[in-house]
Amino acid sequence: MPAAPHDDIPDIEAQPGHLIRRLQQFAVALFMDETQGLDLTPVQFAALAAAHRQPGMDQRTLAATIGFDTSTTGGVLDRLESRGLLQRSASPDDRRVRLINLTAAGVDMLDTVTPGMLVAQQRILEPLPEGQRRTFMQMLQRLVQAHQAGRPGPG
Amino acid sequence: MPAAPHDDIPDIEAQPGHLIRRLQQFAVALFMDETQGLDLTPVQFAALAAAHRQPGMDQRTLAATIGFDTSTTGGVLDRLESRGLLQRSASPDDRRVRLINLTAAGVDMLDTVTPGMLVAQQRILEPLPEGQRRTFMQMLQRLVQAHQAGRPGPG
DNA sequence: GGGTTTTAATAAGTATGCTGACGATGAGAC
DNA sequence: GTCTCATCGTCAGCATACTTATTAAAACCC
Repeated sequence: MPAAPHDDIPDIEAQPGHLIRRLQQFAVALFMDETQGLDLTPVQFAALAAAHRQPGMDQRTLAATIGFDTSTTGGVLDRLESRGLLQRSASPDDRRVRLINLTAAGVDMLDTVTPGMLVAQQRILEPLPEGQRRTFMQMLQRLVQAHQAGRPGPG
Repeated sequence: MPAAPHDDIPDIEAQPGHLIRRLQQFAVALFMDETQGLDLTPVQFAALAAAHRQPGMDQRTLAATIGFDTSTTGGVLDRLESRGLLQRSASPDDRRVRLINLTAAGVDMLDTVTPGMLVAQQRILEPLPEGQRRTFMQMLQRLVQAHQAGRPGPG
């Protein structure tokens, strides 16, 4: 196979997938920067916030809420539970199901982290002129909603 | 049910970080869908494409090009090298440095994967009205460039 | 009411992504 | 020439993320 390198290989930097990946990396870094010392990842925050908003969810529902598969979610909940931020209790109705509830420490953590989280969210969009930020958010929401509708779950 | 949470905790779904993460997940899924059977991840494609565009790069430069730390990049290159898609050779000038070059099989792989990759990129933006896609891309590029300028590396 | 099918959660395996530590090497100071 | 410091790559460790397989339990089917 000679495979002459025809230069029809497009520039990575111009591809939406690559830019989205890079932006996600910066978003995580900004979150970690603004919540330094609290030892909570964006994913862990999402899990806590979801559990707070809707107490008593089973793991599958929680996974769907934050957009992960059940396997990843199980690991995230393991770590949060081992730190005493939430509890898993067996459902009285279905012994397969484990219900998620925040502990008082979990609620405290959420309250403590939230201000930094919000600052990080601002910083993510900060490079855009103020008038464009809302537009960008609307586009993001539209894209996520459409892709989510097209596919039942992330798995 | 009751489930009345104190609503000082903002909705995750409205935060840019969460939406970016979700969109990235869909972008990966679309890439894998369109390149099914070729066993190449988006990151591996990025590494191949970068190595193709600029032959003889050292690992650190390549890592910076695709936006990863050297540790992650080393693992990616391990897998690509073990599949015979690229070569690592010692630099004659500096024995610490290992230079990256694609093999013929690597170039072939790049050519084979590229059409599906491009379709995936289209599908990522497809939910947006056609007139908005260019705007979204410009915003993405602006955000990534600004964040990159603000921080030396991804780490 | 026994057999099949679904479903919830976990386990195993692979691949990102990061930090921090480390060994080998190169470069500059003197 | 040697000492110090910086740099390249790797390793170890942690935390996402995915798929597939497995186990237990519920739901269904007749």
